Amino acid sequence: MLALSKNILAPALKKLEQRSVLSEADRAAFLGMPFNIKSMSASNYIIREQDLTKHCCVLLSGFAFRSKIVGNGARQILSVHIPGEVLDLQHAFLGIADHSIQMLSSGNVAFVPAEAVHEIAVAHPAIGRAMWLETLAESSIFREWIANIGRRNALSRVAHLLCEIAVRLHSAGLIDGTRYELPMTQEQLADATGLTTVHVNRMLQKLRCDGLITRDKRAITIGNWKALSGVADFNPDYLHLNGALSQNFASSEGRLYRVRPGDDLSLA
Amino acid sequence: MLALSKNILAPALKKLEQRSVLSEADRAAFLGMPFNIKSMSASNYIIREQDLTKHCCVLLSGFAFRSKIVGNGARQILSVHIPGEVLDLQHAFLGIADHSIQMLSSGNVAFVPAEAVHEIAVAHPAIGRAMWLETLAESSIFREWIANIGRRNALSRVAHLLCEIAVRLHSAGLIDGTRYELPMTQEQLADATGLTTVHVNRMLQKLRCDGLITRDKRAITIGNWKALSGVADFNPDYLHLNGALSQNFASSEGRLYRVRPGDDLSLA
DNA sequence: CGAACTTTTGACAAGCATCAACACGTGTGG
DNA sequence: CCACACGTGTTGATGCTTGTCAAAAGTTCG
Repeated sequence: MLALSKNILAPALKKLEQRSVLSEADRAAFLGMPFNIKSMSASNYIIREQDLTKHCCVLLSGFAFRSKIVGNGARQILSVHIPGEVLDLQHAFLGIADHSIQMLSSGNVAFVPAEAVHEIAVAHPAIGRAMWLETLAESSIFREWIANIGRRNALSRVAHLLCEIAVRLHSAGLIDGTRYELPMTQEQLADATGLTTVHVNRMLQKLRCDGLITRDKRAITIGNWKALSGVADFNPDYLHLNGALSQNFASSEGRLYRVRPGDDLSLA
Repeated sequence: MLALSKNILAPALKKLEQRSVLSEADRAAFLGMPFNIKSMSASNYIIREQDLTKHCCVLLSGFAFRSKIVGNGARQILSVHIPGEVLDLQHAFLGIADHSIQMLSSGNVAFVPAEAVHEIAVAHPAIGRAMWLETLAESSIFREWIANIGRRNALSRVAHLLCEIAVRLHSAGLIDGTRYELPMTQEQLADATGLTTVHVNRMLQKLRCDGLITRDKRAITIGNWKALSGVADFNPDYLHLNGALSQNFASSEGRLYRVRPGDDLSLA
């Protein structure tokens, strides 16, 4: 399908503008990038590991996820993406895909030629900077996932994922209350948290029994944010959203430094 | 200490040029950035979580690591850095530190004011692009760590870390043979792999007994690269190094897609 | 209505954590 | 120069968290 409207990319632009200031010319240039739209269904591949990448993708609607398969055949989900996110600045620049991206649900994806992205980044430094910022914020999410999987127990890991998605959807203006659609099976939740399906099932049951969430079909309702974010050890700072949000969603306890014997506490 | 020489930043420049083409003017501008050098000792903090960041750091000598402390007091190491690496493009742009960076060994760090980095990125788009590329490559490493911690067993995780450091040191021209200094205690290896000190100790013993490595003091010698990278399920593609290296260091088996029932294999 | 997913359950096993103690090396101060 | 403290590495006993396997119940969709 060929691009018809100039406003198709608007949700992605809006996302960039949450973190950066752009001029009218920048906006026009961004919305004017060429693209193709593809309608995709659940589990379709947007990009496969080892593909040579020639475009950059914008998730116009629906959810998607990145994943890698390790040697023993196990899959690890690396991130979950919500509508409006730019998926592939990485691949467009690095040339070869080091992981796959698939749809979680059906939705539409805009494919922008990589050169168009390169050009706009040079011609409009503010856009280049904004895109760079997006990749930095995404990096921060990867780091939190490392900590989540490496150092939290199963219950916290699952709760943390649910908190993250809730806050990101909220920040994108895609939900209002405490209920949201999360089109992930328990197997996918397991692959995202480094657990097994069976164990995720038990953890979800525990969260339900304790009244922290309810889940019917693929919709999550958070029954008690404070308790859930507490169990999750969730602190939204790592999402680098602006201002007010962070206050509302922080779990009560702040992060502290763990001082170990031998740590030199000086700054230089 | 104040900057005296124009060539202090050369190692970082060399690193950027491994992935990007820069003009003579770009190079001069990069080397001409203002900076302060600080001599730091092991476990000194370069940056602490929640600091407001006003500079970007270049690790001139010595090793460093990023880490986060989670709610129960456990520490997760997020990455390990070798001499010559630019540590902090992230923090310089996001403004507030979402994790800490500490020295692993003693060494020198150059602190470049964040504005100088911003300005050079705009004035010299090629440098901006090169730095962006670095952050993308680093992102890819974070993703591999998520997969490593989430989906590999303890033995593979430890072996994988040892392989990664070896290849990165090799690529930076810092080692030649199969032996290298890795100034990490077993506790730090544990925090990097999401394990406990005791278990890391046992895994290292296993690697030693099987003749894959030897370790004396803080030096690692790889006795059998093929076997080690096999155990580690190590494939250096994710490091996005150029060309030849990848061939030499790949473990024998390629990565495949794991097809699950319901996966739609079409590309669109 | 049947086939293919997905969720749930139970019994059991295993990998890794926990705890505690000891060994070893190194630097330091009495 | 030795004694000592301290960080680090090593070991063994034990137990818990999470994984594995298998089967049944529920759900979705053609």
